[in-house]
Amino acid sequence: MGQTKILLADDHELVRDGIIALLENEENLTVVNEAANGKEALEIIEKDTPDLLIVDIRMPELNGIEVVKKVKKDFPNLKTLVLSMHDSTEYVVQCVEAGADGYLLKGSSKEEFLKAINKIAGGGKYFSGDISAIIVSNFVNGNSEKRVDTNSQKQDAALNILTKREKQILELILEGKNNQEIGDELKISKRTAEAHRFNLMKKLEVKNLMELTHKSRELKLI
Amino acid sequence: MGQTKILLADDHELVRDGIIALLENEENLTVVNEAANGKEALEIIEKDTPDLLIVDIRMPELNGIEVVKKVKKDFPNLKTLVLSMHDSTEYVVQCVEAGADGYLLKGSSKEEFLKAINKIAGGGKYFSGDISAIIVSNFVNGNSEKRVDTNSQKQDAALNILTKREKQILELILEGKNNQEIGDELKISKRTAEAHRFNLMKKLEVKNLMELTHKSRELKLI
DNA sequence: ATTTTTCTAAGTATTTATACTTATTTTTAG
DNA sequence: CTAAAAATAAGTATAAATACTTAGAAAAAT
Repeated sequence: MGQTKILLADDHELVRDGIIALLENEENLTVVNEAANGKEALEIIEKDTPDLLIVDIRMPELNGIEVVKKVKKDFPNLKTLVLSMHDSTEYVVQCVEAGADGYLLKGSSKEEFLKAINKIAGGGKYFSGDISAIIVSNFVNGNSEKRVDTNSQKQDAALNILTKREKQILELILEGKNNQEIGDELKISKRTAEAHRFNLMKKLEVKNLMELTHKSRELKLI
Repeated sequence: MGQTKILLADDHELVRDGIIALLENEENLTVVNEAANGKEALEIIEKDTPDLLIVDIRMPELNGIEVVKKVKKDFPNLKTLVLSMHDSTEYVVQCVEAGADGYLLKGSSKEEFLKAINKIAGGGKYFSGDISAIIVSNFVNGNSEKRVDTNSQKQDAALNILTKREKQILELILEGKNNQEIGDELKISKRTAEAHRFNLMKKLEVKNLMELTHKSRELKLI
């Protein structure tokens, strides 16, 4: 078989450069292009038609899971390997449902990384060690991508962009205000403030205040 | 001049592998060892005596800034380059005060990375683009590591106020951990973590997480 | 050797946040 | 003008944090 054309999508340039250097020695693999966010990745896919997409979950504009979903719908021949560089196991189930062919944690070694790429390029699937356990406990049988539990109606966060109101609420959250105080300040109910908080945290894929502060700085939302 | 012996400290194995691959082509540089956390880094430094430490800020056990501080105290000849792989500019001032010889953001390219390494290995300093602006606005003159603003007295006070355990718990709080997770990590009950949290917040006179982050940065506790 | 501090942790009550779902109204864009 | 997106807000259940108090061990300081 010929060369596997890889598209690398990650917002960390240094990480991308590192991975490219890592793959340079592999003669059957070529990184044909790079993307710094999800939107860019989709644009490149259309014109470069790579064989394999290596994609980080957390990216601005459009996150890795959404990219995988779109890829599997519009380019079913393109294989996808998801890298969870920042988190542990929380997104596994979502990735499998999105149709990812593989999932690697940040803790993976170069060897495992190469093994995963080659397996996926050859039409297989690869999920690193502890990931498999999560998958089998979340899916019935080996037959299809049907989930056991209920959360299938997840909000379509197609565009990971905060609305005006959400940004306003984010600012107040970062000032240390609670939902009641935010509600008072904006003359909305505490419950509305709660809803906005919930939605914006989901959009930014953070699960607590500290992650929210870091993410906000990262995205220069503040 | 001979080869520069590099120690690479980052908790992401894949990132380490990538960086190693990136430096493999450089004949004047060798990565002699790797560390997955701050403690490990310090242990390796003692026995391997590298010339340059490339260190990520966020690491378990001991964070990058603390490692730099200890290095500058105990091994003043060892150069240090801090990589801020996850965050933007928040820790810059702390790094400079800790004595770091360079600071690179996640957005840096391979070229900038190599430039930084070579400059620092040659006895220089390197701070990427926008970082310099932050530094000059925080330090007077080019002469020494003296800070412009006034909060120099506060640091000791607060450091004296918080006990060792409380500082430990503060760090975990600032990593976004909840009481249960802190309890698990330190092998104490969730209720004890709660108690420590309560006490330290009282001592620092803050009433929520955001005030706590601000106060912690102000007092340079982190 | 003994005070004092720190660390541990449970009790209790109250408040706040999380994790959703549903649903109406308002705004905006095609 | 109409469909889609955003803003509003309540329901429900669960989890976590807050605000204390008390109190026994372990460690540190005198």
